[in-house]
Order: sequence, then C-alpha cells, then structure tokens
Amino acid sequence: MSLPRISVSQSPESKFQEFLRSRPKSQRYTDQQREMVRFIFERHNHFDAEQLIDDMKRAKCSISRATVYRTLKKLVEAGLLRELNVGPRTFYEHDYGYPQHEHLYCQQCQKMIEFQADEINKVIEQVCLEHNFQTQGHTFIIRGLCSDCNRARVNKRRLDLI
Amino acid sequence: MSLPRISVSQSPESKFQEFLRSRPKSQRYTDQQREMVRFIFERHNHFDAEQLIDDMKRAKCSISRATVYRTLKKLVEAGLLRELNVGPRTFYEHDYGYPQHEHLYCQQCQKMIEFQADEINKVIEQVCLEHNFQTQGHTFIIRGLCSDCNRARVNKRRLDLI
DNA sequence: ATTCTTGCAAAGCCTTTGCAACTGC
DNA sequence: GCAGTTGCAAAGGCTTTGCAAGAAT
Repeated sequence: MSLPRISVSQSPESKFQEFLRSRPKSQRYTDQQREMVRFIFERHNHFDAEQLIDDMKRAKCSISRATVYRTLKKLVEAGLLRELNVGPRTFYEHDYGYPQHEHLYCQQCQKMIEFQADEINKVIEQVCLEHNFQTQGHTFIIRGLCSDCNRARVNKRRLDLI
Repeated sequence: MSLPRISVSQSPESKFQEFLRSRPKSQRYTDQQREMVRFIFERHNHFDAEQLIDDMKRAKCSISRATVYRTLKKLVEAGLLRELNVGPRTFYEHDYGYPQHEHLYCQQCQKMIEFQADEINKVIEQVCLEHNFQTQGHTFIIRGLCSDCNRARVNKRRLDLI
C-alpha cells in the first residue's frame, strides 16, 4: 500500500508449505489454510482476526473461526505475518515480502500509516548491547491524530466559534 | 526502581484530587480510590489489573474488581499512570513523577527493563512533521531475552551437549 | 437531598480448547 | 491407515456494565 514490496524468491504459499514440512512433527497444508494464505496475501493491509473472519465470510470462503485463529498463529511462526499490538487489540500485517517499518496510528479514524526510520535500529542495537539483551523483535507505534482528522477537528473548532 | 524519580510539586494523591474536581461533572474522591492511589504509588513497578487486585487483596485492602478497573481508567486520564500494551496484555506504570522511558521486555521471565533514548523523540518529531501527524503518545518495546535468561539458556545448551 | 460511586453478578469480547468427524500424506 | 486438522460449541481470560444500596458534597 504505502511502502514498496521487497522481491522474494518464493510465494507466500510455498514458503508456508515449506515451513509446515520443516516442523518437528510434519504438519499439513490444508484447503482452508491455502484459501486463507491466498486471501491475506492478495491484499496489503492491517487486520485483526475478527475482521479477517468477516471478510472471508463475505467472500464466501468456508473456514471456521477456530481454524482462522489457529492458522494465524502458524503464519506468525512461519514469518509470513507480523503481530502488532495496538491498545489491547492484536493486528496482523504482512511480514514476508514487505520491508521493516513502524506505524503511526490515528486514534480517531483507526488508520495505520507506515513509516521507515533507520535510527530505530541503531537505538535497538545500542540498547541491547548495553543491557546484554538479545532482541527478538520490537514494537514502535506513535499514537495521535492523522492529518485528515486533525484538519477536520480544526475546522470544526472554527465553526464552533462562529 | 531503575530510573531516578522526577521531583514534582504535588503528591499523586492531591494531583488526582485536583483532576477529579476539574472534571466537567465534578467527580468524587472516595476511600477506595485513596487506598488504591496510595497502594500504587508506594511502590514502583509494572502491573496489570489482575495483579493489582491480588496484591491489594493480599494487603487486606477492601476494594472490588470493578472499582479497580474504573479507577485505573481515571488514573490514566489524570496522567498519573501510563498504559503499556505488551502482547495482548495491558500493563500500567507510574507516569507522574517518573521520567520518560522505553522498555525491554523479556519474553522468558516477563521482566521489564527501562531505558532512556533521546533519539526516539527526534524520530517522533521528524516523522510527525513529515506526515502532518499530531502525536498523543507512543509505545516502544523491544522484546527478547534478558541477560539472565540468555545466560541460563546458553548454560543449558552447554549441558545438553555433554 | 442530590448525584456520584460502589459492589455484585451478569454479560461482553476475544481467544482457546475438547472432541468427534474428517482429510492430507 | 495414521496422524494431524477441522468445525462446533463450550469454556477461558480479561474487562465492562446494569442496578440497587451506599457515600460524598
């Protein structure tokens, strides 16, 4: 959507298959999982489990709530999706084939805006070194009002004053 | 605990009282709230609602689960506490009287380590400028293994090899 | 006296789980 | 055919809420 894709050698689907095969107890790639992976990687956006279930239902995909939750978990493990905790909600977004980035989150319209900032990685590296901490991931979210919502608010205030 | 307090002119208690009085519909400062504010600000740590309820119960404070949840919300609004979303869980920590900082979160032992990094603020400032975004707060959490857990893991691996 | 707060228990959300039927390998 | 997966519905956490009784101003 906003950032350029990274070119990757495998399709998300085959990468997931490979992941499943590589598990200690080899796992199976089912029709439901295939449908779900395709559905998710045909779009790029941020979603949570319930939204995905609704969207897939609307698109006439036949998959149960339980399977969606189970498969989301596997997709995160497989490195295809990234979990994002905004407030108490868990969102998901593409990880595989998409560059590292952070988020602006509009508390008004719930929009997520992606941005890249290399300085972040330097900070992480340095702090981890200092604290002898072995990083496995990070979350950086800036909350506030996006430009649209901000403009709308200013205009409203202006009207209120008349 | 790890960072130096900031000197503040008011006690958390009176700051909260002032906040309550200043509300559109003036709100009341009750015994339960007083007990809770004192309990929280006597220590410095990260906690979630359920932990707090347990701890207060153990300390023989009489306050109901519902009131704890209601009061936590007010304390955040009042600027006394800060919400922290780690995974799907909501933690709280002192905000009033405590300097800005970010967190390392050990996924093994759940420890929270605080650190300060001014560069973060520069990044925020610049990104917000670029996107015409009005910031209201941010979350920056680095997840991984703390030095203790890391050492334990390395030792375990060493033993496994013998 | 009025209006806000409390405590309780019930309801709500989101997520996980036990189990019998089913399906990929 | 075996082992892993599905769908269902029930159960689990955590949080919110309706309401009658109680407390602050």
